[in-house]
Amino acid sequence: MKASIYDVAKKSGISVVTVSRVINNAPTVRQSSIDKVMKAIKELDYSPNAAARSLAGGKSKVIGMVIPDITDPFIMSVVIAVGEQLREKGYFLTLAVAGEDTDVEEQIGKFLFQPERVDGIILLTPLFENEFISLLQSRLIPFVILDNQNYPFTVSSVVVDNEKGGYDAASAFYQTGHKRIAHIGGPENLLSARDRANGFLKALEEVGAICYGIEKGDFSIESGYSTMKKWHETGLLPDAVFAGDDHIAFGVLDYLREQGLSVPKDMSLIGFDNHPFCSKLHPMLSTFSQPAEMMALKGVELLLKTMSGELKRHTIIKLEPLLIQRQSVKER
Amino acid sequence: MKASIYDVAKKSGISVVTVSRVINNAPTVRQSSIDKVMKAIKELDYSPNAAARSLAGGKSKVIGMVIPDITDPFIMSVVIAVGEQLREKGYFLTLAVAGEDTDVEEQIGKFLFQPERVDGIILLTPLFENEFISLLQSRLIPFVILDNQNYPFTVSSVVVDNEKGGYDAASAFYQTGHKRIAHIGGPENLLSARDRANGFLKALEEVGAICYGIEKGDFSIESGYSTMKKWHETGLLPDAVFAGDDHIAFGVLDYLREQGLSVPKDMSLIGFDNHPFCSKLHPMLSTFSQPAEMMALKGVELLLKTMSGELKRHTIIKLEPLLIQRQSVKER
DNA sequence: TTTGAAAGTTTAATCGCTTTAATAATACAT
DNA sequence: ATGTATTATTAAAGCGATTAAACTTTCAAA
Repeated sequence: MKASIYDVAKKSGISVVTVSRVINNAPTVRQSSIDKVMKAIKELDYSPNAAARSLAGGKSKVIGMVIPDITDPFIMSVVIAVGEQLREKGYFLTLAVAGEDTDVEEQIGKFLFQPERVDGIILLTPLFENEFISLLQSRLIPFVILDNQNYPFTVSSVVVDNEKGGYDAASAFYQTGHKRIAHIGGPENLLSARDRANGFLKALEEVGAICYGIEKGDFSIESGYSTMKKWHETGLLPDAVFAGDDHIAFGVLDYLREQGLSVPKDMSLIGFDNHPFCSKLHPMLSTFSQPAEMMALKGVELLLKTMSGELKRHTIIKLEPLLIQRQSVKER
Repeated sequence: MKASIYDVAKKSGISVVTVSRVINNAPTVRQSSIDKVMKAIKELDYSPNAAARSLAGGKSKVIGMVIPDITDPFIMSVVIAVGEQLREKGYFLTLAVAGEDTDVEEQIGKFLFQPERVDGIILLTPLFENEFISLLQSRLIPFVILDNQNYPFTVSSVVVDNEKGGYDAASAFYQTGHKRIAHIGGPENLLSARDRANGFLKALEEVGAICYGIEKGDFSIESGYSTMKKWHETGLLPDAVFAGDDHIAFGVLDYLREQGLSVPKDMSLIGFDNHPFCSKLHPMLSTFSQPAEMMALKGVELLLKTMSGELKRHTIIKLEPLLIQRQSVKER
């Protein structure tokens, strides 16, 4: 049978309450008592019952995070970083994967929602329904959104300044003498994709350059490949392409190589996400790294403040992506 | 304030215990009572307190799964599939990520271990210490290992027959007339990598063919690239390469393309894992798909049986990888 | 009708811990 | 010494469910 706090109390000759105090690092406990209790705990191999703690204490010390069912290095980085942040603050992280079959609502509703299961929730999903946000809010569970936001803004979120990214990409091309600058973007329903495209267009407009071509795909290799193929076959080869994300860039590169064309000799290319492959391919791809650690840090901060009530209104934190120059852009 | 089971009982005019019965779909409840209770539950927007349930019932209905901190499509597939299996069986899945900083022991020890937190554990990590397994066993928490196993076998696991994979790869090359068959494998400390290499060698030996070259890297693009480069520069170009995993294959492909060499014209290539990119690149890469769904199915089955005590001894289930023929192998 | 088994319901006890309020021990001035 | 803070400890009361055992109702067979 597993040892309970009573066993520890008995063995150490100290009351249950005091044992509880030492477990929770409460201030007013004599050192000698702490020692006795710790000794008993060690001897009994005791560890507190999480369920009982939650029930009695009203808090579970675990934070739930909903992530999409995709294999994404950026998402993974954020998850890891959030886990670390949380641990530092004395919380545990539990993940729930939301996908097509298992939509966000299902995951959260059935699992995380359960009272006393989690003290707070971090949403890291590219898509969610607005009504779902309302539902969450009505449940009074503190939560924040990462890498996304709701409209109208009502919940604290940390986002990447995608518009800035698109802007910087176009600028980088323009400043290096490119004349036929094009963009292959992501799906229209993703805020990040729209923002990147907008920033891209804005930069071009500001310098009076015209966009050589713009197409929206779906953040996939196929998108990059087929769009590039289409452009190539119709004789419209850009001298610079800003890919909405690295997958698109991979597709572009794939097509170009297949055609015996070279990056950056024949065309410059910039992606977005800093997928691990970018630094391993030849040429190494220039791309935007997203501030995963910072996003995690700020996100956890926001959530904890929301939980403590310190944060009265929602706040949005915008982080800048960083253009990582590697070998796929060449001066013209 | 959140509604408790007492509120439901009061509102419906039915005792707490009976309310509990209807929540748990217990058999002996009159339909009229069920209706009343359900009505009250709806009106109060009640949902049972997970902590209280765990404490009182002795089980949490959640299964913990430890996954590595890597971005791996196969891992993700297994996670998704396990989640579905579990849901079907009435369990929830909670994930813990174990990496370098946050090693397995830490994750499980501090979080999942906590009594009443999880009813069982699924280990899906490429590496773990043997002593850690003992620790787990001493805790009496039911657990199974996926895609790995411990030595000597003491815990139920589901693994992929990597040796069979390596064997099939070599056979496929041999049967299609290749004469210079080589292998770029994974790290020595990974069982899967060793098995693949062994199977590969075994097949060659059986037909009396000699291995044209074998090198061990580390399941990375760099490994594939640099090994291929080394071979090429020393004038030893194989006509077929079995890559220990798809990343290696990507590296091989990357090098070859950079050199203006073509797959499969100049060299055939087979990877392992069926990374999503395989079917999107040109050429589409032949590779081995690992039975993620089946692994999840069997794994959950094993765990549940272990939990119920139905399984007295540990059992190992071996699943076969499937060679997916695409465009990277050509008859010689 | 009576009766007994089956079906439905409830009372009471408990799970392991935290919290609040009350009590005890120790320390610090006066 | 004595009173007052300050620090340490504990008894008692839940937290919100489940389980076991006891009780009541229902219903078919005698």
